[in-house]
Amino acid sequence: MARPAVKRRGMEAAAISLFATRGLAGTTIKDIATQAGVTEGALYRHYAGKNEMAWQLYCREVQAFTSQMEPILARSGATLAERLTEGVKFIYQYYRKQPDSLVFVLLTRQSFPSQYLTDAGIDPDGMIVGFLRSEMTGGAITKADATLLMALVRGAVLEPIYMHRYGKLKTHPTKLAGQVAAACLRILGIDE
Amino acid sequence: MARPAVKRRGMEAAAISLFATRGLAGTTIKDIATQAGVTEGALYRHYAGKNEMAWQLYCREVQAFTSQMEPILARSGATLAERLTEGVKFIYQYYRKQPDSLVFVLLTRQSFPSQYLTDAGIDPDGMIVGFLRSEMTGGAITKADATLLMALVRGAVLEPIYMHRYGKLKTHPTKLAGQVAAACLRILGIDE
Amino acid sequence: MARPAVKRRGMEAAAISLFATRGLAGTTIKDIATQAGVTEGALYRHYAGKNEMAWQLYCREVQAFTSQMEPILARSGATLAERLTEGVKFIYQYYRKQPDSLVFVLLTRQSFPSQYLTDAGIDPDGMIVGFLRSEMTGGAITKADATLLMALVRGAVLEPIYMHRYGKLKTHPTKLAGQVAAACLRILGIDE
Amino acid sequence: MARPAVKRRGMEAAAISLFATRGLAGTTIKDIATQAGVTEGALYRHYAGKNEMAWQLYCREVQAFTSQMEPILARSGATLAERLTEGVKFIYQYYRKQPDSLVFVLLTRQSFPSQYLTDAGIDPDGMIVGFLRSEMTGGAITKADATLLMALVRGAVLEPIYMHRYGKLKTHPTKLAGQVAAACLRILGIDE
DNA sequence: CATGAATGAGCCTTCATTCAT
DNA sequence: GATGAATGAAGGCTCATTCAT
Repeated sequence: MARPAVKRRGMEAAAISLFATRGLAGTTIKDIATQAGVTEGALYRHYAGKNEMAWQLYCREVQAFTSQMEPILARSGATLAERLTEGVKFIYQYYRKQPDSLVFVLLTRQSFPSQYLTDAGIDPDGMIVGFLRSEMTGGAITKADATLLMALVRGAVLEPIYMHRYGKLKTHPTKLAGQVAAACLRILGIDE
Repeated sequence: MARPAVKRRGMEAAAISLFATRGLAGTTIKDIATQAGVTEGALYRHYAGKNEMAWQLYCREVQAFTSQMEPILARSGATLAERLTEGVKFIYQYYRKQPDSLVFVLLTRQSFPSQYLTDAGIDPDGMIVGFLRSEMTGGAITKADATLLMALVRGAVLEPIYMHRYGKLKTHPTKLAGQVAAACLRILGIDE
Repeated sequence: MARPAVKRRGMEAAAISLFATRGLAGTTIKDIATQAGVTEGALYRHYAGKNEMAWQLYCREVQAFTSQMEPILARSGATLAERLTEGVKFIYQYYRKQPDSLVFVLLTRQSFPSQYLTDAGIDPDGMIVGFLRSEMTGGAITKADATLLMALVRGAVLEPIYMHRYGKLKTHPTKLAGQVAAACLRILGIDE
Repeated sequence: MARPAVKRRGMEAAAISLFATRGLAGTTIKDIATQAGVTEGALYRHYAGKNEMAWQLYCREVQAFTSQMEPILARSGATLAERLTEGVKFIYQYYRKQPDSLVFVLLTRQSFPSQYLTDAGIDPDGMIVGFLRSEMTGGAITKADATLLMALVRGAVLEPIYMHRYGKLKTHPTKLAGQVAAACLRILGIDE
């Protein structure tokens, strides 16, 4: 089992890249096959269809991201400020290493019926909300609408990625992680 | 020329609504025509094609929004905190009155080559950056990377709209404007 | 009734020009209207439709041409050679003055069911055949298949027009009428 | 790869037949597909589109014809009269065996920008002109405008084909080749 | 007479998908 | 596993024609 499914990997990478750039509806099977250097029919050896493929890739990528993010936010023996800062750093490094993957996940959220996601137990936002609630219970954050706080933090952290992706922000987010983390702490009302 | 363009308006409203919901690539001419109660060919009397229509509507909607937003941020005789708070309120009321229009503008930014927008002189983000820079010069905000600050504020303000649109945030943003504005002030390092 | 139907004339001229250049099927109502500077609906004030218009114009133009050609070939007191030479000259001058009209007539012959033409009594080829037959009876031309002779002469006379129209023949046919007429006489076996 | 392209051939034959009968603009993709017994999309596996298909078929058919015609006109050890007679016979037999192909080539010349043809190096008329010029140099034909002579001969030879195709000439051209060849010799001023 | 918006059918093309090889 | 021809259903767009103004 030296290098099996090498073409499959190519197709998946091509799909993620194109989905991240053109969106799900804007990407065709032919686009994916061409970029991967295979023919159109090859895709159906591995997936039942385009939407099925996108959905599976979406689940996989979200979980890969979430499963790495979760322990960072929950690390024991670290202050909230430290964990939050590391979380932001992690996201931006993830974006540096796998920009298409991260943007794919961000852009694709409105492409599937919301029922899909809850059924699949995929909910990175919920993870953040849970994290914030537990910190409120612990007294580190003043009690407030956790979903709103999540939205504020999420927006502040991810928007620089869009701005960089689309050329408005010249500095790479990895270099701005400290400032962004500080802003998040202020959003949450934490004195550093 | 009694009541011209009544069907045209219907087509435009239908298009904006569908573009906001399904995206540009996910919306068909037939969708638009059906929802507007006309036939497909009618669209071509007013627009050269689907993409052309989307682009023109995008320009129009962005400008309608921006031209109302600008004086709010520039109002003389008001503190920065006041103006920013009013700006957030304006955005959320805009979203209440014309949710499709606002979401259309937000979602559509990545659908056109970025060259298009700069060529057309359409740049609401640039407006925000300019606003922040002038406040830095005036000393109201500590000097920093204005583009980054814009991204942070933009993300924090708009993400609640997505969250509400997609059902995660139950409270309507109009009721949260005060909290969001306060968070923005903290992001910018302003003591209220 | 000073200058009525000025727009009608413009539409007819535009139609003939476009039919001659792009063919009947390759020309649209919008093409005609645009080139004539009117709107599409205006055409239906004068004609029942595109094909109807083409057919009427075709009949009109063929008859205008044929009615002028006939007396030239039948002129009494002139030798066959003289009449044939004048006929060729006439055709080429016609092409100089109204190139679109002539080419329209030439190209359009296969666009209508052949039944149409015989029903309408339009048959310039038949005129030539009749002319040749009467000359055979008169002894000026050796008896032969008159239709074949007509085809040979017709081809030899008209092909230079195509060649000039499409750029292969640089000299204008009017300057070549003498040579072409001489060739026609040789085709018919007449010693000048 | 047992019997590939069998459907492709069918599509090409159908296209040539229809183009020859209704012209390029008058033939639809559906016409071609229906006559070939395939669906419309099948065409796009082999050609980029209708016009592209027509252009490629046109080039192919012209070349197939020209490459067979050329050696006939250049055969050594044969008089000019012999070679010309054989050329006419060849054309008419070609028309008998592949009437659609020949008519397609004749009718389609005005459907493409003339630039196309010269760029593609396709020029059967040029071949005739070259042939005539070399015979002039050799003294077999009196010096004259070679392009004009080509037009005269071309018209005389091909017009009978149109006349037969459209029903005016009842005798099949193959039976008239001798008379037509004789007429061509007279056009060129050659005593048999 | 003329306009211009609108129609409905049809055209060229693309798409996701299937299947024999 | 992979190919590439083929399909059938849309998709975007155009066309000849109609009609209220």
